[in-house]
Parts: sequence; C-alpha cells; structure tokens
Amino acid sequence: MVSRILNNDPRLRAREDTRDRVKAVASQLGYMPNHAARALRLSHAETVSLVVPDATNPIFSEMFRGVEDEADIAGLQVLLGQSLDLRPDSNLLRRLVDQGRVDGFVLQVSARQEVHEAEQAIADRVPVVLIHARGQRRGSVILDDEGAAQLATEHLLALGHTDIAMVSGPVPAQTASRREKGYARAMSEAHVRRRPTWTVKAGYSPEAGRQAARHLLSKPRRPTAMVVANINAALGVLKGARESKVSVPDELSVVAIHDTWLATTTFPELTTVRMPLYQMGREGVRQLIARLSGQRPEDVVITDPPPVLVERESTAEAPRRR
Amino acid sequence: MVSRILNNDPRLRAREDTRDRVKAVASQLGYMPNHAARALRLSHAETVSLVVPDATNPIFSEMFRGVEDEADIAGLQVLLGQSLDLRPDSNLLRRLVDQGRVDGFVLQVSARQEVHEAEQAIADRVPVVLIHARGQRRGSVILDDEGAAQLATEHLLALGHTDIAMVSGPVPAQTASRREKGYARAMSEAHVRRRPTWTVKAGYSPEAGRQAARHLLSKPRRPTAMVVANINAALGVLKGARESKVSVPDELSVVAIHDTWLATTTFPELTTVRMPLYQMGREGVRQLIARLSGQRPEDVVITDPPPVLVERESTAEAPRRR
DNA sequence: ATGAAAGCGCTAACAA
DNA sequence: TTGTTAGCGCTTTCAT
Repeated sequence: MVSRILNNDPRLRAREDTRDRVKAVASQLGYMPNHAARALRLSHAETVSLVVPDATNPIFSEMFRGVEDEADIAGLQVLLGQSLDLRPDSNLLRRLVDQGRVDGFVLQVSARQEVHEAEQAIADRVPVVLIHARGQRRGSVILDDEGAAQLATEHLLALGHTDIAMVSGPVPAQTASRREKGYARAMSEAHVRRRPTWTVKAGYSPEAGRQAARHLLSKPRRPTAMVVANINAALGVLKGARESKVSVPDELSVVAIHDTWLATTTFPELTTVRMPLYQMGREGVRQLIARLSGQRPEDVVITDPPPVLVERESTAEAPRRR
Repeated sequence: MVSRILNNDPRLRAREDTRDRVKAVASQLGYMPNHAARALRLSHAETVSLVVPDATNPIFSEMFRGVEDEADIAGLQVLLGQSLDLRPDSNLLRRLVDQGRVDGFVLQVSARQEVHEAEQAIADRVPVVLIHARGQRRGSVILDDEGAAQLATEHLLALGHTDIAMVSGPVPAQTASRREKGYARAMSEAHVRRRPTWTVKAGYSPEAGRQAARHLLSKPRRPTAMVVANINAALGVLKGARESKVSVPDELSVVAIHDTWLATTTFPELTTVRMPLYQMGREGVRQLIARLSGQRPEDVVITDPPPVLVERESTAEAPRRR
C-alpha cells in the first residue's frame, strides 16, 4: 500500500490526502528504500555493467558519462568493468550474472577474441547491448563512422590535398572498416585516385600510429595528408612524423577521429572529428532497459548530433607540387 | 548449516565427508549465493565505492586496478564515481549510503571544495578512506610525494643542472606541498640556491602546465630544467616550451611525477618518476575493509615499492653556461 | 480505499 | 554433529 504510493503505482486508487500524508511522513523520516531488499523481492539487481577494453582511455570518458546519466535517471547502478583485465579463465562476467549482481551488460568488445567467449557465456542469461559493433541477433549501438571518416577526408580535399593516406584500425574492428569506407567514398566522390598501399591497417594505439606514419613517410612518394581512424593513434602519427623530420602541418596534414582532451595537448593541436559518444552511452543503457522490460533487440546508429569537424592546427593547405 | 560449510565458517564443527558431500552437490548444481539475499540478511552491501575527480585520467588507471583486485579478493563489488560530476546539490554519495548500496568509500577529493561537504555528509555514516590526502581522524593513504620530487630533482642535479624550477600543483592539493618540499630538500642538500620565483603554483592540467612554462621561460633568466609535479601538466610544459621556441631537452630538461602511457607518446618522450599507484589502490581497499570490521582509522604512506626514476628523452645534461 | 500477510534467498540462532 | 526456523525490508496478493 504505502509501497505503491511511494513508487507512484498508476494502477493504485488512493485518496489524494492519503497519498500526501504517506509522502509527507516518508520524507519527514528521511525514508529511503533499502536496495538489497528491493533487489531480493523484485529479483533483479537494478544494476547494469559497462564493460570497455580500458576504462582509462579518454575516448570512453564521455560515453561513461552518458551511461551514468541514463542509468541514474532509471535508478540503476553502474558497474564498470575492463575487458582487458578479463583472463580467459576468469569468468568474472559470468559470476556477476550467476550471483544476480547485474541485470545486463553494455559491452564493448576489444579486438581480442576472449571477450567474445565471455559474451557467449552471458548472452543467453541476461541481455547484452553491443557498443561500436553489430552482433548477431542482439542489440547494438554504433556511430556514423563512415560519415565521420568522409567528413575528415573532405576537409583535407577542400584544403587541396589529393595525396591522402588512411591510417586505419586493426582488422577485427568493425569501426575500422566503416571508417575506411567513408574515406574511400569521399575520395571517389571527389574523383581522386586512391592508392591501395596508402591505406594501412594499424591499430588504435599511439605506437601503432607511429609505425604506420613512419612506414608511409618512408616511401619514395609520400602522402601530404593522413586520415587517422583514432585519436590515440594520431598521437603516434604526430610522433612518427617528427621522427621522420616531416613537419605538421606544413608538409603533412593530420585529421583524427574522436575528440578528447588530448587533442589540445599536442603540438600542433590536432584537428579532429567529434563523435556523439555521450549519446551513444545513453542510448546503450536506454536500449538495455528496454530489453529488460521484454522488448526485442534493436540495432541503432546514433546520427544526432552528427560527427563534426573540429579544426585545429594539424591541418593546412596542401603544399605546392614540386 | 549448509551455508556455514560453503562460507568456510571456521567455528563450525562438521565431519569431513559431510563437508565434501555438501560442496560436491553445490558445485554440481552450479550453486551461487544470491547477492541481494546475502546483502539483505547481512545488512551490508558488499560494495565499496571509489570516487576520483575524473575516472578517465590515466593516472587513475593503475589505482583503479589495485582497487578492483583487492575488492575482488574480498568478494566486493566496486562502484566508480566521478567527483567532478557531483553537483553541490546532488547528494549522490549520500543517497548511495541511505539506500544501503555501499558500505564505504575510497575517496580522492579534488581541489574543489564541494566534495568536502559531500564527504562530511557521509563520513559519520560509513567509513571513508582518503586517497592522496590526510584527513582529520579518518583513514588515509598517501604516497611518498616528497621522496618522488626529491628523486626527480636529484636526477636533474646529477645532470649538472642548477637552474631548476618547480611547476607545482594548486594550493589546496596536499600532494603539491609535499612535492615542493622534496624539491626544496634536494636543492638544499646539494647546496644549490633556490629562487622563490621559480616555484610556481600551477595545476594538474596541461593548460596550467603550459602557462607555467611560458611564464618561466619568458623571464630574462631562464631555468634550464623543470620538475613538474604532475605528468598531465608536463604535457603542457612541453607544449609551452615549444611555443617559446625552447628546445627540450637541449635547452630545457623536464621531469614529471607519475608515469602513464602518455609519457611515451610525447616528443621527446617524458622522463618521469613512477609511483606505486596500484599498491595505493589496494591499500585503500584493504584499509576500508579493516574499518568495516571495526578497526580504527590509520594513516599510511606507501613506501614499497619506492618511487623510481624512468629516464627517457626529456632530460639531458645541463647546457654550458653562456 | 486501506490493512494484513506471505515470501524472495540467505544466515545464524536454536533444537534435536 | 546435523536439521529446522525466524527474520532481514521490501512488494504484491488477498482480505477487509
């Protein structure tokens, strides 16, 4: 009775003054429902888990906030897990489910395979919403990676560049192939020839970016611009360029996808494409909640707001042809 | 009975074969105790909360791992909170306590004041262990900041520098004053005169570091080396130096405290002092658990392992006197 | 329209 | 040494 009033049960018929009286007393007593008792009675944990490869990657910052905000609205707790910490043998995720500690997952798989196994193990027990990747027959939310890469490439094209390389992600990453597609699209729409050897599968780490840059800059014919699929890799590209004695942006323009605080710490500051990571986090939880109440999995693409170019110092007009 | 066997209650006398039988059946059934029921019965959440100013600061990475590892051993869940997200009016922390969702906090206060209020509100309801700062009459764990700064300074001294500046932290940060002390100690032990204007209170952000560097490098008499109290600020110092057309390490050596993956992404790579952040995280939880079982607050300094100098490319021998 | 009571899964106290 | 049971605080069904 009291419980239903406090939880604003719409199906309950109660006199207005009773409602008020109950609520008044409750707030006077500073009443707060005990979480464990609720969880036990309702047999759900009111907790969701966000699992990302590395929680301290600034790219996750915004997404994490989105997840937290949306969860907070629904009165859900969020447990942060790092998938890189998951040993193949440690079925941490499974244990969480078995103990009834979490109701579902928002999961970003890393390039490593192990997580997929963990995912398998939990997927038929509780709902899982995939982030940054489509799965088979489960919910997912991804960004407009293709549009972002296209935007980045068009920016370089507009500056007069035609010798544009792409430093892409690792092979298993779906984001990588979508971003490659956006790059390719922009190039062909501008009728600019694309050299196959100028698209290099690197990785999303500074070291991978550095090696890719050095590789591309060691060729007899150098690109004058690079679209880098990930800002952390771009940090490495900047470094590789410097080591190759190539000046950014005078001799080489660099645009990266994702905009974090690191973009303004470099010299020159990085031109980037900002992605709606916050919204992705919110949508992930929203969808998980929907699944929890019985709805079917959806695959959504966040298009609002769209990717936006943040012009800084690492891009400039194409150098004159020698 | 069964419960006590599974929880390995040492005070229980039971026949060996009964124990085995119970355990065998339990594992065969894949039995896992329900978390909510335990929490309700035991009236504690088996959850601790780690609150840091900004969870995506790489400096917290290791500490977070330490917290997770120690919590995992004790079967505790960890809830990550960001104190920067805490609006003064939002008593999120308080709500967590009122709902019985967390048993205690490992709390790193930011320079901002608000958190202290939040802290006040929760401190007499559940135990709080402070990180990076001493509090009055509550547990705390800090690092050997003085030793770290001294080590950094001695490294510069050993390279022949005498014109050494200190880019310190914001005034309210206890870490800042401890690090200043270490710098001062190294200087006076080496009988090197310390200019008061060369110790500048900046902040732990790249922008603060950049401004401090530009300020110091705009003086008629420039330092040839800087001890930077925080690696993120050091990112800005590197940038400020470049903007001031001062070459690192040829004209200016830079050492920073804390060693994160960012240290190798810069050009030149940063020489740093690595701090035992992982151990600090573990100790924080260990102490919180002790408090939960009734022990009194302690103030501990992590000295094992000690701070260690990681020499990279941003420090070099002092330039010859003009 | 409101009050009473059962029961979620566990642990600890008590009986046998 | 082992089995039985009350009760943690909540929600929800069933009486009133």
